Amino acid sequence: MTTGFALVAEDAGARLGRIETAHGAVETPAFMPVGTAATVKGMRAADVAATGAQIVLANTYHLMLRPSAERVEKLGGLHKFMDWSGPILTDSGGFQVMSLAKLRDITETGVTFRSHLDGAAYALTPERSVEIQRMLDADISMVLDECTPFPATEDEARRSMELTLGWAERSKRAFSARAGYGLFGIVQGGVYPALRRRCAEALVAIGFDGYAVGGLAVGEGQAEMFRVLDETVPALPKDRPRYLMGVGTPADLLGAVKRGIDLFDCVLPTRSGRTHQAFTRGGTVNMRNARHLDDPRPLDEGCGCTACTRHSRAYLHHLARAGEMLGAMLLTEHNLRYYADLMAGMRRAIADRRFDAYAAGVLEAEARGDVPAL
RNA sequence: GGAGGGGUAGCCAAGUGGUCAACGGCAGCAGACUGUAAAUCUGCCCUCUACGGAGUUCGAAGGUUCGAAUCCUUCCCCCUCCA
Repeated sequence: MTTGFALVAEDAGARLGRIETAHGAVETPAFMPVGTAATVKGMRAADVAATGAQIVLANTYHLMLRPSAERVEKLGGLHKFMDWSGPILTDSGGFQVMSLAKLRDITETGVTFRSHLDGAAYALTPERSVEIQRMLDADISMVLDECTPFPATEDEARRSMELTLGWAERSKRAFSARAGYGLFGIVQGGVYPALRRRCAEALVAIGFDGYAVGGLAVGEGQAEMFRVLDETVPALPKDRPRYLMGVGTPADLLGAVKRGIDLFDCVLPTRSGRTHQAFTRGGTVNMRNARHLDDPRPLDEGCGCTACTRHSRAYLHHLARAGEMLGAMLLTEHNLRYYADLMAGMRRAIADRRFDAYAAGVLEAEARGDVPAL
């Protein structure tokens, strides 16, 4: 029943684990590419898998509007629809409660959105969100929450957290347990330790298949985010996966894994790829910059992606400059490959009990910079 | 040779007496991007700048005016039509 989780090893706070789902296993720590609208933008599903990604994220709100959960269900579910045979986690629409604040109204019952596509009104309740995620056939569903904006006063964060907590309880009641399918709760509470702990404890009392930490990387800064994790993670059960939502940069991932996080998602590698920022072993590189004009070297010597094995920086720069879609595609693939390699490196390091050294090495290489003179 | 139209910043292009260092767009130079309303957004983009400003510009040279990219004169160049 539900999704399984096995904790395989621990090192310096970091955890090596394995999540079992109806559509296969996920070795953790893992990064989930974001495929909001049933596509990781610019990538064919098979190519996403080839980067090393084990699981992707899709979005309740966006798929509810288009093409609709009912239609996806009728067509055989999201896996078949988007040709992704591995596990899928769906976000509940909670992030859109924040990001589309101008287009929605929150009540105790749920959220009413005015579609950003055509203005039509849609109601999203905790029950409806769970139902949609079931119709999509998500392996891991998320409870509907309110992603608390930053900054928020302690009172605002408390109100927001209590709302999320009430919704979590209703989501849990609405969720029907099936083998290989799980429901994760989401810890809110802003940057306030007491709220975070109270939220975590209350969620654990309800009982979920995994626990997410939400409402971070929304402007508070990395130091503050790590501090919140230090306060929150100890309140979560060790025998369940922990998911830090919407995070982050390579340094964020290293720091969060050290603090006991197992699962991540973030639009950064895909969005940055489309806007021509590459993540490399030598730090971030803006491929639009004129300095790449005549550079015959690969983007990242150590990378096995198509961009790095078959093309020069000069070519990638040219594609970026020309606005060619291939440029965005190649850099998206590269970034996902980099993220997957980074997570695989962390998993090996934990298994070998050298996580701290591995993390330090990655950060040092990044700090050394990537632009040797031509 | 005759008649008409036109020359504005790297390119295209507004502006036709002051609110013009001169709208826009493109190109260029950077920056941002963290559960995707994002193949997007922001800044700079004549020169110098201690960013408060200062100095030179609108084919060229004169002139009118308190004041000119805008009006007048001459010249140079481009385009169209007629011969």
